[in-house]
Amino acid sequence: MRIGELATKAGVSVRALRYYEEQGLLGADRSPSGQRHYPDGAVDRVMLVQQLYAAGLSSRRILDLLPCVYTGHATPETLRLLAEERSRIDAQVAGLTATRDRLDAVIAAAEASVTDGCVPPATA
Amino acid sequence: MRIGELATKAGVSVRALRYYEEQGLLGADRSPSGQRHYPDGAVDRVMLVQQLYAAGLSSRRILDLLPCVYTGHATPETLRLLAEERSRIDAQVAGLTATRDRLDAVIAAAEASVTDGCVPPATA
DNA sequence: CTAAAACCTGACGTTGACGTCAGAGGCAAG
DNA sequence: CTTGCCTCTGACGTCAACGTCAGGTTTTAG
Repeated sequence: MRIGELATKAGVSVRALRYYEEQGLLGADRSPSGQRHYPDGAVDRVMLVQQLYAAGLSSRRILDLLPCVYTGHATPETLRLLAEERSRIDAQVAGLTATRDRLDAVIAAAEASVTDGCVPPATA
Repeated sequence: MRIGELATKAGVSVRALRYYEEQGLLGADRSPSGQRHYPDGAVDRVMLVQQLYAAGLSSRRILDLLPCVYTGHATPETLRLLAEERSRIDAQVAGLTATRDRLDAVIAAAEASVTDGCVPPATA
């Protein structure tokens, strides 16, 4: 498949795919005229990359970790990086959960004040 | 207290505090010579701002939501923004949790392969 | 055959939350 | 008084993951 189709299927932009290649995250075969051609598995790979970006990993870190995600093998150093990212994500989840709970409390208080008539109705 | 002390107590940089003021997130009294002076409550306020930044809110959004976090009151529009951020954070937590689980699986596989002797010991 | 759509490389633009530097005051201690 | 630390404003620098534009080639639909 060519780059446009991959972009659509993976839900990213064409520019993003070229950027991933530039970062070494996504290889591509080239047709004689130079157009990129991807196997079907590229869709999953791109979505995995997206997932890792969303989790706050940098291109460089993803580059380090992608191989072992596929092979299941890792050097001790890579294993350390894996554990580091895992615990970072864990901490982030804890922080986000606390923030969410705080927003919940604010929402509850605000809704109560609306119910109490503290805010004039929009129809006024 | 002056800006340096607040920065230390809140765990942020002096530059960040000036930036918050620039964004309207943090007021300050001024001494006759122009130096900023903060009340004790500013520490909590700064930490709250930090927490919201960490949850992915922009300066603008924090500016919109900070008043109602303190007053417990909100217009219907602000309430909508609150709910929007809450659900966004919820989705982010879900995504992060999935990613963490994936990393756990990778770590388990990698540790198993190390245990199996697939990776030469560092002492080699 | 031709026009549209998709693709190519290269390179500058964007955004947000600050970092950092320059140059000029202000403030308690000795 | 002056030494040294803190603070001020103003302004440019940073970094990462792309967005966007320019100018040209390739593929596809009719």
